[in-house]
Amino acid sequence: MEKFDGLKLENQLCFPLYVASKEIIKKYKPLLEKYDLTYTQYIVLMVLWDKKYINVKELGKSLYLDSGTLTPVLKKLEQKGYIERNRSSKDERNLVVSISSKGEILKTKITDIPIEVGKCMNLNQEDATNLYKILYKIINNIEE
Amino acid sequence: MEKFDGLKLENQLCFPLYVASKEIIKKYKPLLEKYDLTYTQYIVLMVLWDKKYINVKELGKSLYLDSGTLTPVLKKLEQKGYIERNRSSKDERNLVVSISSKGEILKTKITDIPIEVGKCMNLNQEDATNLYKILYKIINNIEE
DNA sequence: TGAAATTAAATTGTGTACAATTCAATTTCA
DNA sequence: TGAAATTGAATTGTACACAATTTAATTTCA
Repeated sequence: MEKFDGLKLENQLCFPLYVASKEIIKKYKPLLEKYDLTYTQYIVLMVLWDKKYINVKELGKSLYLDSGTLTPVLKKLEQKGYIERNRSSKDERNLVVSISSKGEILKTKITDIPIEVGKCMNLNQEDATNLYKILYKIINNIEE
Repeated sequence: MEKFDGLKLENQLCFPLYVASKEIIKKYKPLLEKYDLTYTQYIVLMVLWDKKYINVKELGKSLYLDSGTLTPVLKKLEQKGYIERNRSSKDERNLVVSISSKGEILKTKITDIPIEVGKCMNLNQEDATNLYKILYKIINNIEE
């Protein structure tokens, strides 16, 4: 290993990670556009389809996003009628985000998207399982 | 597999990919700040440390970025004196980007960065190799 | 109890990322 | 040859992503 080999693009792990992430999200775009959604809006809805309601802080922990990113995204989703935003009466600092009935209906229409995206990744089961495990190892290691 | 399982965050591959990519790039930040660089600027320099010069089109192919992203990044790197931007005399449409002597010197100072980032990913050799292979499979599959 | 500290979300500022469009240079081919 | 098509960068507009700051609500504790 030469002194400068670590500075070569082809010896990086972060770079293909960054590219794969971007390119897959790009594949989501035309699929999500049909429902007038962006990828960020879509993952917010995923949390709400599961949890029904959650405050911004916890949502941020789930998605690894901060309020600077989430605030405008949540306002958009509210405008579109997919979610509601309400201050908690117990603690006015907390904004509780919840899925609307329109948001629930969207869930039933959108089930083809994960299938289509899976197709274009085109991984065998072993690679998919392996990738999943390694990615969560990285995510957990990085949090210390 | 239930009808809606594909819409759960924990069943996604794209989501941990997106998170891992972002979190690792976040780890680069304080390391790169010492050299007044962003991650995008850093990967541009990686290409130029290897190739010495390249036009914007080819650079975009290497990095999976378009001119809309690269133009301002390249102008910044030029301002900082790490690269030069010159129109090709053979074909004035082509902008040739090349590494400056200041950029070459930077390379010799920055060799600790890939080592530090590798540490915080904290993967064993097998996982690292596996991840690398699977990511490039995805990237190649997605291009069709 | 009430001032100080903490907390949650929103705001501000910078830097990507990319689709779509524009603009200028070059190539094609009728 | 010269108008039409193509090409490479730059520009424009939208949407994150995040650090740092601000604001308002709540908690702590002297």
